[in-house]
Amino acid sequence: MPRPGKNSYSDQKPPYSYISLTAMAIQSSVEKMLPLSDIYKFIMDRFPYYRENTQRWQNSLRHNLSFNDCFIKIPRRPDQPGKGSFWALHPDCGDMFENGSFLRRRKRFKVHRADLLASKSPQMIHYFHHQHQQAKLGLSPPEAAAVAAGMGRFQSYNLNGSQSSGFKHPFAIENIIGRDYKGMMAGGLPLASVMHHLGYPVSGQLGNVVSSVWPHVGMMDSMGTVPMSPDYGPFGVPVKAICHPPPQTMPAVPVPIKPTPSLPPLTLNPPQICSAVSTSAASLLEQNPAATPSVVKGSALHSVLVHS
DNA sequence: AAGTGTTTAGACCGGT
DNA sequence: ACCGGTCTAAACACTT
Repeated sequence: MPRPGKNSYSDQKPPYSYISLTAMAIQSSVEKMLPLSDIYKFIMDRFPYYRENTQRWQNSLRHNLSFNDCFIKIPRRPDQPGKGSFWALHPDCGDMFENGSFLRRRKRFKVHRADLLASKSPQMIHYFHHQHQQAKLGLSPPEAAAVAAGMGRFQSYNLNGSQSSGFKHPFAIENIIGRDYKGMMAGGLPLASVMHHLGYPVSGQLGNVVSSVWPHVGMMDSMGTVPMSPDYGPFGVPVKAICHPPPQTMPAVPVPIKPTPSLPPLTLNPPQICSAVSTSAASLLEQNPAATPSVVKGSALHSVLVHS
């Protein structure tokens, strides 16, 4: 509850859910993924309300990360020691909020297994082979979806090289192998972002890549910062009322993860990557039955990209 | 030990 | 009343 008269108006509780706050934090980052500690930092930087009672709201936030399908966990690279994983938004939750406003969720984001079966494209065949195995391995729908998200995204990958309408699907061949990599996904993330995370050199267009996929991201500029209108912030409410600008010495965006230049360029095409991720997840589980599905999910993607 | 991640449970609120 | 979404608390396991 707001505390009238206490300090400034900006000390009031922001009208955002934890899901919204977390989504803001993640989307404000260059990599579109953040470790938990940076999500905390983002929220506390911007919303003074959350500088108190940290234990309470941080517990809630962690609960939301685990509970909601719209958040997916990305394991750290071995050369990036630290606690916890990176958290990202599921690519399909871009329209989760009404009119791009974080004030109101359009609907609860839920990954449907049926969505994974929607395609009969050749690229999905491999996935079909492994789907029952993933189920057997205990992958929940969101987890299996995250592993296979790239595969699902390639449903419209056009092997014939033609598309009747003028619409260029983000995953049309032109966009996948074309000059701007728009919309390319892997393991539930923009592939460019994942590649960058895993240390592959990614062109300077990376900052703009995801904008075409996640509408809200379009509100960010290429530096991952948020353009402010005089009256309303990017999240649909007056900025002045509830939001403190981030300290100038402390940029809102986390320090970008440095690419590892020694890694070779990718040799797999997108369907191969997705297929390999699925295969890798299964074999990882065989080797380590105790591994949690979310760990397997991220590790599979990691190993595929690193070893391709 | 502290931080992180997962899960369960209960309460509250708004919409239908 | 029921349901879905959200918030809070708590317990537990795991990792660094």
